[in-house]
Amino acid sequence: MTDSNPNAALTAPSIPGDALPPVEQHAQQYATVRNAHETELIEDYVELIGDLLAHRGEARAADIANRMAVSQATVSKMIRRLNELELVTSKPYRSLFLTEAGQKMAETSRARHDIVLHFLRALGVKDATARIDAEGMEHHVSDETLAIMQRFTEQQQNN
Amino acid sequence: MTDSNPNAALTAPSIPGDALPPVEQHAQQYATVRNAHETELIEDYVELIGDLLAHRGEARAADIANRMAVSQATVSKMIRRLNELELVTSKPYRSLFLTEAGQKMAETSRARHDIVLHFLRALGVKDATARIDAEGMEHHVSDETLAIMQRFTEQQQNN
DNA sequence: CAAACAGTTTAGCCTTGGCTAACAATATTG
DNA sequence: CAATATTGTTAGCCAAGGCTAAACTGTTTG
Repeated sequence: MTDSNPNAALTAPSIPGDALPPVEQHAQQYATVRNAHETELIEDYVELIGDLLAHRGEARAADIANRMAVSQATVSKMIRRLNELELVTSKPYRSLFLTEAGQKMAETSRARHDIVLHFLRALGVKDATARIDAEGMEHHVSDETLAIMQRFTEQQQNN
Repeated sequence: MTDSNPNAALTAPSIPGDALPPVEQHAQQYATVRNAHETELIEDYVELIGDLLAHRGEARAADIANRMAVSQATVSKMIRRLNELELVTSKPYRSLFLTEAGQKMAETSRARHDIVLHFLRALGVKDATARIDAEGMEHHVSDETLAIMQRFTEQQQNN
C-alpha cells in the first residue's frame, strides 16, 4: 500500500483537519525538529554563558556543570566544540568569554527564551512550570509564532 | 566565584524576574528537557504508526521512512527498539501493529499534539507553521500548560 | 611555602540515532 | 512462472552527548 492508496478515504474518518499531511510536508516537519535538536544544546550553552557573564561577571565550567546538572567532563568537552565553532574564547583554567558570534547567538536565544516565558506567564501558567516549559519550547517556536506570542503578551499587560 | 557570590547584586541588574534562577531549579529545567529528548523520538514513531493504522489500515516501514525523511535502515533499527520496549508487534516483512501500551502512548501523543496544534491555530498562527511548531513543541509542554491551551482554544471557538 | 582543596582537562567507555552498501524476501507483471 | 521492482534487514560506519576515573593546574591556608 502506498501513500496514494485510493482506499484511504474509506478507512480514514473524513475530517480534513485531521488527515495525514502530504508526505513532503510531513517529512519537512520531522526534518525541522531534527535540525533544531542539533543546534539547541549549543544555543543553551551559549545562552547560559551569556547569562553567567551578565549576572556574575564570569562563566566558569564548574558553574555551567552545576546549572546544567551535568559532569564537568561533559562541559569541558562541549567547550572544546564551542571553541571550534568560534562561539567562545577560552584559556585553560580560566573563565570563558563569548566571541561576537557567540554574543549575537546569546542575545537571540535570550530574547526568544524571554518571549516564550513571558507569554506562558501571560497565559496563566505558574512560574515554575513556565520556566521548565520555556526551556524546552524555545528552540521549536518559529519567528511567526514568536511574534504572535509577543503581541499577545503585550495586549495582556495593557489590560 | 561561586553561586553564592555576594557581589551578584552589584553586577546584575536588579530585575527579579530576569535574575538567574537558583541552581537547583535551573538544573531541574535542563534535566527535564534532556529527559524529554530521550522519549520524544519513541513517541513520534508510535504516534505516526498509530496515525498510519488509523488512516491507512496498515503501517509499513517504507511509509514511516518516507514520512520521517529517514532511511529504511534507520526505521528498521528503530522498530527493533520499539519491539524490545513492547510498544509494537511485528513480523518480518509485514505491517506493524501497536501493543496495548503502544496504543495508549499513541493516543496520548496524538491528543497532546492536537491540543498544541489547535491552540497555535487559535492564536492565529498559519497552518503550515503551526504544524511544524506543534511537532517540535508537543514534547515540551507540561500538563498544566496543556490544560490552559485547551481552555484557550475552546474560548476562542465560542466567539 | 608546602599541603590540601577546588577546578579543569584528558582518556576511554557507552548509547542513540543517523548513514550507506549488500543482501534477502515479497509482490507485481510481462 | 520467471524476471523485475519494491520492501525489509543486516552489518558496519560515524558524530553527539552522556558518564567515571585519573591526571594536572591553580588557589587557599596552616
